[in-house]
Amino acid sequence: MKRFRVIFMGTPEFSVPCLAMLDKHCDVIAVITQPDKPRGRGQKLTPSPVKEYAVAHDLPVYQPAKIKTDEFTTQLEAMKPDLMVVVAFGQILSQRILDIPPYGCINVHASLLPRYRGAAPMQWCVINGEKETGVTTMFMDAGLDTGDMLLKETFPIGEDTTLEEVHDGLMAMGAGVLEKTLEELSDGTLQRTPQTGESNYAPMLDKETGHIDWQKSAESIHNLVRGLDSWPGAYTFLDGKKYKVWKTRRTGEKTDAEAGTILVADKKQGLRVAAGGEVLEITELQAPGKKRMKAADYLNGHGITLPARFEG
RNA sequence: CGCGGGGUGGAGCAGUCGGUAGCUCGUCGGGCUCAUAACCCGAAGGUCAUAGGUUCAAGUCCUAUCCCCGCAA
Repeated sequence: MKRFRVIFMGTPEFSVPCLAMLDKHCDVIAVITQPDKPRGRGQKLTPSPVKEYAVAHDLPVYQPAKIKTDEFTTQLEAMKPDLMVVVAFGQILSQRILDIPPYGCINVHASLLPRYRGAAPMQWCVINGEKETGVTTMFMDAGLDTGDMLLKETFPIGEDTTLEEVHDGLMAMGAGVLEKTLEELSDGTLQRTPQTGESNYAPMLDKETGHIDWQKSAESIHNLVRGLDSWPGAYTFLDGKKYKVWKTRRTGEKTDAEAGTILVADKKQGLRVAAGGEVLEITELQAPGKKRMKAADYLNGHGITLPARFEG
């Protein structure tokens, strides 16, 4: 592969393997990532995973609050990159920036485009019960994930696959697809395919996304739970307190009980809830201030006196 | 110093007004049973996060520190 002069843009852990791959095969002349932000308890200023990697490997880091300013754009131009690679960066690039590198701007996106464009493709794929997803590389254009596609690789989603599993799988896959894309770019064999067919968007998750509505089908609740595992988690309320629901199991049994009703709270039979006419078993949950734990463990020390009902 | 909850045998919890620790599950041994994740009997296992302090006496009060979790980001 040609040893491109690359500017890399990315922020979360997902981006790191791609950066590592570039660091190995190309000259990474700049790493652009989001500014350090107050995170976690105590609001400590925390650098992004990409920044941590860059610092550890002596790559120059830039953290503009807004990348689209004239000033920063001029800086980027002055770097004279061959190529820019963007992986989950978190800011939109201007056309002027996109025009800088002669080889173009390549983006690694965690879905099978044109499906699930946008910020949270992996989450929404699981939440919507998709059977497969994948990684797509593309040449960026001014739209949001609308550029011509380059290479694509698929990843299966099982009945109980969690977001975390999809995330980790696609993260590893992403670096490989990117590498292959750059090799073809280098060889001049890279084919670009316009995005046609049905498209949709996967917007950023907001706080309410994880709020379980027990009126919905057991299937959709199960998908929501695993789609938000391990972050931020689906939740419900019992007795005014917020409980996170981490793992569920569909029993397939029918019930006439009101949505959210706790039908069984027993160490042996588990924690069973009425969800959209079906009995859904909660197998792992998290009480306020506690760690996530098996439902059996929770019931061991707490017990729930019936009748009880999870509030929507 | 953003707000709040918590650290007690392998797990989940209790411990009131300070008096050397208890429950459920699990584990191990034995019994019952055609059999069992069921039931019965018994056993092992804890410096009560750490360091100081108050006290005749601290899991229980005071101070500091570490770690975990929720909110918030």
